[in-house]
Amino acid sequence: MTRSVVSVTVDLVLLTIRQGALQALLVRRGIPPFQGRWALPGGFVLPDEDLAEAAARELREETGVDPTAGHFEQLATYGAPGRDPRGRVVTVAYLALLPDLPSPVAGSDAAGADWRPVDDIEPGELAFDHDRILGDGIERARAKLEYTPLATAFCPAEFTVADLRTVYETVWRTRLDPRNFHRKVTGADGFVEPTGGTVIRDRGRPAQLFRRGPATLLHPPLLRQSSPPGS
Amino acid sequence: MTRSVVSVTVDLVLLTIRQGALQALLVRRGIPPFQGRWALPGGFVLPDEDLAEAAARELREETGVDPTAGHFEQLATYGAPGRDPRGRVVTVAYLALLPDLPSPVAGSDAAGADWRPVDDIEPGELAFDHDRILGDGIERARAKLEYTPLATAFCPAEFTVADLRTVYETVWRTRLDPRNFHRKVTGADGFVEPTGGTVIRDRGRPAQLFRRGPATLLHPPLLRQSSPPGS
DNA sequence: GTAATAGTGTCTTTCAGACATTATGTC
DNA sequence: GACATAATGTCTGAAAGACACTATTAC
Repeated sequence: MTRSVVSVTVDLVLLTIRQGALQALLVRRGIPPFQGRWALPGGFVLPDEDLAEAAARELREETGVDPTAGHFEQLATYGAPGRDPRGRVVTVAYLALLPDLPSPVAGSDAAGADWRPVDDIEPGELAFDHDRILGDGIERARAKLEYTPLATAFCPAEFTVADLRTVYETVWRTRLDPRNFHRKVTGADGFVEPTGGTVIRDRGRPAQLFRRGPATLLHPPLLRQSSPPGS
Repeated sequence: MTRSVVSVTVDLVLLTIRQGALQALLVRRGIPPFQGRWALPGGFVLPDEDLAEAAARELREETGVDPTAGHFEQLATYGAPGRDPRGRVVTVAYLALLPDLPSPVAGSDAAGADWRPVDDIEPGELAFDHDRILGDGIERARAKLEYTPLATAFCPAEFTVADLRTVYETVWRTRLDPRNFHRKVTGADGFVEPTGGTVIRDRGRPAQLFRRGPATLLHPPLLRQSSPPGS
């Protein structure tokens, strides 16, 4: 039996919502190959490290953030023979959905790191096959908002219904009816729980604050392609 | 930077419906480690092979079946440091949903290979962490039947609505109302297309034959946990 | 007061689930 | 004829989308 000896890396698709846009964390590569190009953060898996451990370590190194702050899951694995000029490198990609962090990009060991709106990332701009990995991560996130309560991972510990609606509208690039959205979110079992507090964002009536509920699946789901209001 | 040099394998969760039960293909290991134990089919990725290619090759070797016959997708990757006593082995698992094959388990290079009802596989019976991989594959299959038309992957090229219903009932371990199921399946856009032919299974009115439609997502989805009748 | 946002209630349509009824075959 | 399965139709209740209306703040 012919064994193939390869290197294994983890790459991170880190998504957050900043300034009203879905953004991904990219790093500028300090060393060849693809030196100077933007890429997903990531690195080699250490000899005695589990894959998720390696991804969590990279997340801490790149953002200074605890992986438990948002949501974290394995995305997919990419191992085409020619994807890395250094040789056979198989990468296990992880997807994280994070709240807008107070101190992002701290302690990064890359030449530069920045949040970039995903719509501004040009096709072919990223190193390796990171274009495709990022695209797969975005699509996974979009799909998961429909039937899981993961939109709350983009929010801080306490948030309003309007905050949560903004998450959906930003990720899906749609408008949702605020009144029907409120009814669905507060009606779905275990989606959100009131904290009792309220907050005033700009003008208007104070909004109730909520925290994440215990549900892991949404019943019924919030569907993406429902007819948008006014169209 | 410390690189970890590891071996990479692919493992296959092959699911089909035989004799009214959801079954998985297992092989009996002919060599250590875990010699004589049941395991998922799989093997090492060749030096110039993409991951999906390696999985498709193993599928052909183990079952003699073309991967295009059913459905084929990457499942997940498992790389805990101690999962293989031979050293660091990361495995990329693939999931295939296959119709009941006329010549299963042909050309297998394992000591033995057999379809086994998934409910008869004891916890801890399988080698490595294949218990968990199989469980993840089954759960993925169950979930995907809800919002994709992949149940047709378990059927031959032409099938009846009752055949398709049996797939759902077997995978989900439920009963579905034949009349409502018929209405939903024939009403969902692109799920199935009539071939014009009919067939008589046992007694009763001849059933129309259908083939798979072009849809890749089901709108609306067929939900598993819908309120059970009379409760 | 006006403007703005939060939240509730109501109406209509659509669709899921329950189940009667008809259609077409074997025996 | 009886019996079995396939397919269609009808009824009811739940939920989605549209949108009127009330509540509570800033100005």
